[in-house]
Amino acid sequence: MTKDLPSLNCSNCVKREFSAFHDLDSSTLAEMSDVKTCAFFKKGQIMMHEGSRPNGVYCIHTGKAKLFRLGTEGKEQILRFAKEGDLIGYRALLSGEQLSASIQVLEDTHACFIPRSEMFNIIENNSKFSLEMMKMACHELGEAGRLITNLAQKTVRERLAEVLLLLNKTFGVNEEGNLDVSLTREEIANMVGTATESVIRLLSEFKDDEYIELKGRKIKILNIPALARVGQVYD
Amino acid sequence: MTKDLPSLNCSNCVKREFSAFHDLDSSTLAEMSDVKTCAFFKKGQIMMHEGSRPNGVYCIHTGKAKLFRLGTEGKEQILRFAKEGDLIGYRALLSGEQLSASIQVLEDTHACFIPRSEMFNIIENNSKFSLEMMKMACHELGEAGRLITNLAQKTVRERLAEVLLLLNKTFGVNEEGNLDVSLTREEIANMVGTATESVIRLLSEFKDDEYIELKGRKIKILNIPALARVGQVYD
DNA sequence: CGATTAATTGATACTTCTCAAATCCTGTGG
DNA sequence: CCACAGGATTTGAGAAGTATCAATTAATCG
Repeated sequence: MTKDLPSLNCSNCVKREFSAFHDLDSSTLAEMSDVKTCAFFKKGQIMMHEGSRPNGVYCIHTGKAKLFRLGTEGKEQILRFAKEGDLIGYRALLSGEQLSASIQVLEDTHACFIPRSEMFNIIENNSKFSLEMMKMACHELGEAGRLITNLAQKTVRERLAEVLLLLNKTFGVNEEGNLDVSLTREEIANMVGTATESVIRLLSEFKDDEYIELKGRKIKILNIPALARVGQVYD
Repeated sequence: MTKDLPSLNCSNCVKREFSAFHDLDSSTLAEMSDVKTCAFFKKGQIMMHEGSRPNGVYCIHTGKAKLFRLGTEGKEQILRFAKEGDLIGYRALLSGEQLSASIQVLEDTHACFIPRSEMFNIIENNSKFSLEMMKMACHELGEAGRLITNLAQKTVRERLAEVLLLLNKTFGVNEEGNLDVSLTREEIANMVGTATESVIRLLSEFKDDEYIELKGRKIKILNIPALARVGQVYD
């Protein structure tokens, strides 16, 4: 029983505005619509596997995903998240390398697959889009540098505070005021780069300090400035 | 007293082969040669400052540099190195952001400055070069992901072993068999993401184990497989 | 409504950092 | 070329931060 899908035509896709494709002209969009295919991933499914070579990219229409690498002991390290409008697999496709991370959806997700030939076709014939992709990769590279510095220099407590703010910025809050994403304590630990127990203890400290409110996996941020101070986040 | 510089013409630059410009056609190269300028940086000088906006990129002709960010306590975190043929500042230029890192030369360095207008001119008119730049950024992004995972999951000892192998791969060895780069213990610590004293103690352990040989800042790698085993490096 | 997984808490061990003091280099100016 | 000053390196001791292991309780999913 798959959900009713509105016919996903790139030309009038409302999510396109947030994607790398926001500036494509109508003929290119029509062409892309022709060759793209739609896919559905049930919560927990893997979209792409670390080590494989992608034959194209996914553009997320609805849903969320985490990008992670497996470290030495098989422990996963979450590198970043992807949500509506984000492209999946473009790094490996453009660099011609294997996927450096796996992508797993955090909730039921609809995504469009654009084959590699089409991607390269657009890139080669559209310098504006090409620049857009470059911009995206370079921006991510800057973010990665920031993450590297944080992991190397900040304490677990500081990193956790920062991660909470990152989740707030990335996913925002739902109607109840909770972070609009459901993560296990282990997944949070895999973002912070620490043990699950450490995350639990520190979250509970933040709760005692009334920086956050906890109800199971529901997290409500109560005091952003305080978390920014704890996390030494200045931006 | 500046050294005699061979007239650095991009068309017959022997370092071009290793650079992103390796595939440019001769007319583009001639044009680039026209607008580029040559610069010299004395050991320790800063090529570009974190937070500023670059008006172009440097292409390193001879010399070495480190890219680093300043973390919370003003401690520097080394993100990567640049050597002959490498481009400096392209990330910020292409993403249209501020520089996310400073670049400081590790030894006397000659570099050519290519202004932003020329860079974008080439990118817009040369999809092959454009792809080349994309490839470079995407490759770096993959490396960054690996570094993130290592910082989050490996011990200091493991990371140090890996850093030594990285230096070996990046800079190779000189005629004496020592790593062809001179770094202070503090700089090594700023790569590993640890305290200087920890690096000193662990280097001395590696020496006792005869994995390396130490003479001041001269480091000779004696046992690569052992270091790979310690650092859990499989590639 | 079970069965399984996730979350929590406590106790303990270990890695790593910090501070302090001594020694050794390195680059510089005479 | 040598001596010197300032920085870099080394070593030790102690403190702090985190990880690990074990045992319970809670939550979630079919």
